[in-house]
Amino acid sequence: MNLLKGLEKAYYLEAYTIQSLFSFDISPFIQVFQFDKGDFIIQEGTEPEYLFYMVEGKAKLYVTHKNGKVSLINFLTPPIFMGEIELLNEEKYSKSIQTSSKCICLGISIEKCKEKLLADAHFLKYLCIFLSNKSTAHSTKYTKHQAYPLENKLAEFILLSSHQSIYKEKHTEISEYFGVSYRHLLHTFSQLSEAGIIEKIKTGYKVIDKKKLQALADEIK
Amino acid sequence: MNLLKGLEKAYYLEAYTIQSLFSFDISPFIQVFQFDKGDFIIQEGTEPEYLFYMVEGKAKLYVTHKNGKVSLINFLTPPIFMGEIELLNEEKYSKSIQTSSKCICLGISIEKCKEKLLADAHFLKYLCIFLSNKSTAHSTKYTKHQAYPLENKLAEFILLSSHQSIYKEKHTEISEYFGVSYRHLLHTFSQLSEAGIIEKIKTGYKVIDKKKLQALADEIK
DNA sequence: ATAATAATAGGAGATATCTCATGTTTTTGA
DNA sequence: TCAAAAACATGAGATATCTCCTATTATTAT
Repeated sequence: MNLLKGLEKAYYLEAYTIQSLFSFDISPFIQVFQFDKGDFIIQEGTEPEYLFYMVEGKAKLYVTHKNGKVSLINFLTPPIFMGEIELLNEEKYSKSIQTSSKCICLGISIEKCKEKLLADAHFLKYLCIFLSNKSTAHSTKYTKHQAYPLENKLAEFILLSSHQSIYKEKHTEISEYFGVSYRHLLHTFSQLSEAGIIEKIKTGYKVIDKKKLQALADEIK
Repeated sequence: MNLLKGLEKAYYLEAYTIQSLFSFDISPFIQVFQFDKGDFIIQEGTEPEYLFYMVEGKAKLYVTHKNGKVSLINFLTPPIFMGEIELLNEEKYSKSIQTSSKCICLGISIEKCKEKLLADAHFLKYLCIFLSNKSTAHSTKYTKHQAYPLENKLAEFILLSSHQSIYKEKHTEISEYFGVSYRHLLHTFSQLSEAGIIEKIKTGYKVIDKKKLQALADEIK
């Protein structure tokens, strides 16, 4: 992790200005962080220091269970707040965020800024909308995931995440995302292959029968 | 559903004043609703008219899937906002809320009040905290539910919901809450019985071996 | 370039959970 | 109070998913 200064800092502050989210001058309170691939932006159990706003990169929100299982709760892509829960409630971080590529984050010092933020209607309104969208997305995901077998959810996911009919996500990540074992994910992929819906290629899978895939996805509400 | 007037209305407004959540006079915008057991406070697909704040009763938040499955997302108990997501985003209701006993709700007219609410830092701060707690609770529930078998989750739930070692929830509801079949819930109850941890009685179950039950619950993060 | 690490792949058997079917008991509404 | 509806109970067989194991590629770091 690097704290950017000088020209680099200025560049990102200008390219991704977030002043419009606040009704007071936020610039004195912002740092620009650069996280390398694999770095932790936030670690479970540590004390929050910054409210982060990711402007570039891609990260993963994780939680680790007692039994050693890891749940990938979500993929995080800009623009997104991170650590806003801990800004609102005096709590340690309960989840981890790890980058999956280089990430640029604006960090607003909680210590210096908390009171101002919690009194700023403009920011609070934005945050409320952000939180409510997050909540909706989350509850949609999980109620779906509870009500349908992996085959349907995977069909939906392949359609969403493939480009030009090519799917190339990492099995290890996706199995954690769906909360199923690696083995079972593989098994479901080969089912789809055997049904002639997708086809294994060097770099991943190719969608052969989009209609059937869509039909599987459409079984989900 | 009844709109209360006169003395009844005055009684609830006084008993459960929510003026402290707002920095403007909210009283002109509040109605008092009484819902009977089984009534829908909110129905999927309908247009939001009120931001509700439940002060008495108990209700259930549901979603219905294409495949006919129903997920009981949560039990709602006072004090709680309902319909706040739809206040923030211009959307129809995406879930249903049905009472499981008589409920008293304060209803704030969205049409008359939306602008004032979304500019009130005091209210927005409260709402942010509410939403963030909801989000945390939700994500905790679902990551747990994905990572542990019913036996553990049920053990935790029995401990939480039993009084004086007596558990008496409805199987039909609880199976929907956990997103498992009725059959499987029953099966898990009899496992716990066979292990001598609980015992079936007329009105429900009695906790026999609290330590073992706690141990099962403790396997969960 | 090479060793270490992470990701892919698939077999085999166990277990958690589901669906369907059927009967009994309790609760509820007219 | 009686019939209908909801809730409880349980068997049997199917299926979704898991764990453990063992190889074979890719990637990454020194």
